[in-house]
Amino acid sequence: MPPTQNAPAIPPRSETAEPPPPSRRELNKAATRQAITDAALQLLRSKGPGNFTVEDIADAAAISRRTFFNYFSSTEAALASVTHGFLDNALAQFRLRPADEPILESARAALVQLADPMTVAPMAELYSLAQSNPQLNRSELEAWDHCTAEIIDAARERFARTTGEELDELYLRALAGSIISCGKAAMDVWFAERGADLSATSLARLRQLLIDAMGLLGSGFTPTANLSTDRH
Amino acid sequence: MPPTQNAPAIPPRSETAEPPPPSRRELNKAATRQAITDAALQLLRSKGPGNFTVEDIADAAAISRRTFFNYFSSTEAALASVTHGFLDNALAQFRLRPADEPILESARAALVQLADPMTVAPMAELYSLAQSNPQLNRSELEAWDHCTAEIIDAARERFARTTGEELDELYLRALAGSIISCGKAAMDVWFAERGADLSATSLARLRQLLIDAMGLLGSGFTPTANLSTDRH
DNA sequence: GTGCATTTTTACACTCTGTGCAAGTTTCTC
DNA sequence: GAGAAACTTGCACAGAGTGTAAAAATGCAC
Repeated sequence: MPPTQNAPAIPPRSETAEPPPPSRRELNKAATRQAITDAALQLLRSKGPGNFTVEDIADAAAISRRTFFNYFSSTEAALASVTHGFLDNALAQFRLRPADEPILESARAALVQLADPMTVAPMAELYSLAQSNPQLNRSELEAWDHCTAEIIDAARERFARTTGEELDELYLRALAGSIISCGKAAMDVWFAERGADLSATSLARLRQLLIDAMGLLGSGFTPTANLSTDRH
Repeated sequence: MPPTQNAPAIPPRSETAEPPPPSRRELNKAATRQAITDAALQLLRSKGPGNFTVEDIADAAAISRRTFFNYFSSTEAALASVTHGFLDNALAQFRLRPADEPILESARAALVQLADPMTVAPMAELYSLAQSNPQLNRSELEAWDHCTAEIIDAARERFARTTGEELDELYLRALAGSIISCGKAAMDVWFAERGADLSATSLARLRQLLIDAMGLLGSGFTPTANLSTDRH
């Protein structure tokens, strides 16, 4: 990545209320980071997992090998940034939910919100590729685990803010972990059913699976309730 | 590990109904494997995570570096074998439960069964050390994930055997994932409360946390039920 | 036991990962 | 524009992980 002048003109996002002037340094860094993940993803597609080196990525991104390691600690970390992006997005949605809403309902809403092609596409691709690669899969697991920790924090903070009391730690951690597990389960089933199909109907199915999974969790997995049994 | 003559006299286990004569080769391999994990654990204790190399382990286990890699693909893999042992044990307990029992109840019973010092001790030690080390932590996550997959298989197979029908995949995966997550949550809380205390009362607390976590799961995390609130 | 097939260990060579360091560039601030 | 701060790069080096072929250990038949 040659320095200056070629940073894509990213207009300042107006999501949060803070407009920190994106300096050229920040823009360059963001562009380099993006170039790295793009190159990594491209190589993953063309050569398959495990069949390319950090040097290959660096060359493709037009940076030095050393600079790669200034951004990511490994090939997997570079790829996992895609998943991290998705989950950070989910977290943000979660935090936007009304504070008096049950946690489970907030999670359901946040997840459903994300089942659109733009958001799901990169994540879906990586998810499917990770299935066949132990290294990648571990990074994915780590990303989900990190997200669990963040949900725990968010929920704890929200509860304390609204009630002034402290939520039982076991309840908190068990619930957050279960939510994430159910989200993963929904995605697993979706992939098993549809591969990486990103059509509207396929995404509708994913949405339904996410809702169903949260429903199962909310009803304590009562064996009788077989809910929406239409499989495909 | 020098060859022959020093393999500990492991009497043939009578767990399963197959008594395959443990040849010297098998005994040697088992002994070497054990020597490696022992050496690794020892070094982990004495030098701390990340402060020793594969060569150190190999030297301590009296084998060559290359032989180490014939047994494990990395330092973390060698250490994770402890966790794998624990979880394999849990799986075995799960499979021993009566086939008509609800899955959740089987899981609860299997987990509670394992809360004794002999079984928990190595696992507990590794668990606490993994908290502070990303590399180790990823291996731990992988071990739990592997266990989830095995629960899924076991439960699916059991259900098909007893009813002849197929269990809904989403139900299966969501439940298995949640069970594991709740188990982890219980262990997390236990560690946060008691460190690696392995006294009888501490283990009783762990047992109670496991039961509570499964209870939460079974009741759909109804926010009102605050169950056994005695914290310590 | 001897001889031979099979399995396991080992040394060696090699590629790739990941990091410290110091020198070179770019960007920021004044 | 000059100096400070941040970023990139090349270089060197320790360590991970793997293929290969030779040596050692074990199993098996006689």
